[in-house]
Amino acid sequence: MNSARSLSQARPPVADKREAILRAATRVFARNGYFNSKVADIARDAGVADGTVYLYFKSKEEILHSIFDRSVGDAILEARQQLETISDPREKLRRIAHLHLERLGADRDLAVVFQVELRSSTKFMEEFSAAGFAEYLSLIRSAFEEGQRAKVFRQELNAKVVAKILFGALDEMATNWILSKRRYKLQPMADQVLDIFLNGVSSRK
Amino acid sequence: MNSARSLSQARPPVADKREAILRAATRVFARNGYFNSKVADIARDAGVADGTVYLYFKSKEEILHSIFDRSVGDAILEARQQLETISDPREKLRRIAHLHLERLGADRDLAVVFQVELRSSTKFMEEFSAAGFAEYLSLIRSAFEEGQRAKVFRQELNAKVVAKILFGALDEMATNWILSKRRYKLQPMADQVLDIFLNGVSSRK
DNA sequence: TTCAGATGAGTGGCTATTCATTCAGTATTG
DNA sequence: CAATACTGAATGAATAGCCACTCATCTGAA
Repeated sequence: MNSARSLSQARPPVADKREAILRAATRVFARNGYFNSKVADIARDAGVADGTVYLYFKSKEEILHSIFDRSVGDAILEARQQLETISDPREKLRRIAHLHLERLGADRDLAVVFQVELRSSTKFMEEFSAAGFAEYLSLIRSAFEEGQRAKVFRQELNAKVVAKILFGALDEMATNWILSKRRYKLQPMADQVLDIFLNGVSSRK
Repeated sequence: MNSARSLSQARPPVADKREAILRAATRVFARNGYFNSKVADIARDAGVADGTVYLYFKSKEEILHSIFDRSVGDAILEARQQLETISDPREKLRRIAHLHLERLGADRDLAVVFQVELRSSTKFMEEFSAAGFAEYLSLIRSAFEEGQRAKVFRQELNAKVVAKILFGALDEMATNWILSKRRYKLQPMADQVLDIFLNGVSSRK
């Protein structure tokens, strides 16, 4: 009746289970918080059995790690690619800020996991910090330093601190957006931040 | 042999237990994270029995709430008092920033609880948000608006957003300070943030 | 003697993880 | 072609460990 091929096409039953589990976990973590989420909840949401989760992940914690790793990896990759095509340091910073808020603004659940759940223990923060976060901050710092060399930005500022300030401001926009009852677009906030930030760090003309 | 008075002075054995428990909890939460901390750990650190904790707090969660409530209350009170004595809006913002980082910088454990543990669930964040946080942000906003009225700050900026930016930048300084292996003073970072911030929001002369 | 405050062993509930079993699809055989 | 065996994925009931919270009992100050 059915060739093997048509059968598998007709029913890609759970498609990629690993993917389904990650998506479900993001949803569940966002809704209940990591510690209050049960593996059984994730399994149910993903449409698989409890045990199946452990065929793809070693532990509940590894699921959280995977969500983080994949997203940060993607984000940094995209940012690097886009920055290559830009030479103006101001535009580089603008692009970073836009991508940052665009990405978080596009997936509220993911944003919650990033802004809230990932910070729920110093241990996790330290790993987070060590891994992608430092790389991300240095992306900002490099762009700023370029601007300093080009005399566009004030020479006397400490680039590391400057990078943290921009990141912190964007981060706060994201956190507020998540917690706000009112629905508004996150990405446009980038321009308001940049207005003040660039004005603050630019050399006097 | 001993009058009651001298006795109780000589041995305030556990002094105020409620206080001891709160201090112990701050330490324990900072070290292990809220969810990984056992009530038994807190009791041991405070030098009381497990059950005693429940004579002073309804639950483990109430302990976290209490730490938060007391600290935010104190901080806002102190800030309000100091701001009364200042009229220059720029100085007001400077004072807020200094107090903010000074307070967190003075107690690393408390800072960890604030920067990390308190954010570990949207539920908690929402309460946090509703309660003291909004009040704190509006403290910043008011000072900024005063400056706008005095034509010191750019008229076209949205004061709410501006407040979040300053808060976000300070917040990021605090978080980085906690996670950093290197030991440095937190409070002086306030001036670096203010330099860029005030420069960014001030009216062109 | 009294009793408010303190104790800490025990309980109940919960949930991450395991693993014996089932199942679906594929290869092997006659 | 049908019957049978094989294989790896998937299942979910059972387990094992953990820990917040309770309460019967104790203690020491007045």
